Amino acid sequence: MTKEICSKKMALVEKLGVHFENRENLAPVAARILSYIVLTGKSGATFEEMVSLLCASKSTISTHLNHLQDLKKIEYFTKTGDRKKYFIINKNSVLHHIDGMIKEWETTRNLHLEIRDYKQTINDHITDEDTEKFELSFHNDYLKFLDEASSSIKELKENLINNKFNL
Amino acid sequence: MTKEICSKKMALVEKLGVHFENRENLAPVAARILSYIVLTGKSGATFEEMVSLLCASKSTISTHLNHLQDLKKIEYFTKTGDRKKYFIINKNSVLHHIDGMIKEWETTRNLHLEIRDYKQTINDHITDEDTEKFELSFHNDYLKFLDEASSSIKELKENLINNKFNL
DNA sequence: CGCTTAGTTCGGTTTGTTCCGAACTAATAT
DNA sequence: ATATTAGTTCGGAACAAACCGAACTAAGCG
Repeated sequence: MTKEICSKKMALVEKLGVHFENRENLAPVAARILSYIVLTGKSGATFEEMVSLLCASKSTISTHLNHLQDLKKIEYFTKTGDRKKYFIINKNSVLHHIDGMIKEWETTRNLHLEIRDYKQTINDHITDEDTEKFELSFHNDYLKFLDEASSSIKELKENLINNKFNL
Repeated sequence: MTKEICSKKMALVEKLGVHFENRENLAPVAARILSYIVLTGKSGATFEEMVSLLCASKSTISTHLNHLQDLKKIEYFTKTGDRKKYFIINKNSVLHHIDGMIKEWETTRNLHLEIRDYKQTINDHITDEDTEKFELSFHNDYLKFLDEASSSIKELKENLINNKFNL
């Protein structure tokens, strides 16, 4: 790999790392490891390679690699006559991620329903004319949005599954 | 407010609190304050009320109330001849939240474009027949999803703006 | 003026996170 | 048997986040 491409890669590792740090709630080094593995692709990333390129200790890399495996975000393959592990992203990690989003929106949806019900109950209890009631239309709009976003992502999931089996 | 409704309210404060803690990246007490204010509505929540109901110190409540105001998530109104502040959610907080999501998806979109470009460059550099290339279709599917989700949320935003001015 | 109400500010404790180094294991290579 | 490679495990240092209490301010009341 040429020098320019390599530095481009490490710049992207940092950028994507920050993204993963926030989005996937990973420690800084864990996020960089995941980014590095993503950007290395099918040839696989090795332990020592990451120790030296990411400038982290062996213990840190080891701990985070195990953690990322527990989270099913990465996995590894091996080569005969070679003790190294070659880390790649888990083939299902994208689907896991999407299932996570679907589940998250489902929880949000339930929360909105529960809050709307609560507010409705309060509104019904108000006899006083002057007391302002809760506005409920926001929840209805938000629920509509959640349904639309959910169906978009379910379509994405279908596309991915189809592409997968067409390979 | 009856005893049952009040305990129902506090149960929802905790539940919504956990949600805000993760989603809005707020400290536990800050998340509970925000939940409490949301579920109290237009009559407004006061400082002392939250100190006693949320079982937190005055300093904690004070700091987090100021923080939530800085974040434009809450604001307060006052009453003549009354030194208390009555905290309510910021009228624009929902729109802010939606703008935040739109922006977030925009950044994600740009990241996907950048990564796809990087992978394409690498693929183009590969002369060796055996080396496996990067799969790019995933990024295209994901970009399509992001566009659809974005347009759903922009529609939600329009609905909210229209409802707002129809009041 | 002194007292109360409403809230702020500061310093410190507790708790949690992130990472490291040193010592270890387990497998292969000489 | 000894060395090297590839990684793991453990204890702890360094830093950051979350909360609290005590002392403070600032404004109105008697």
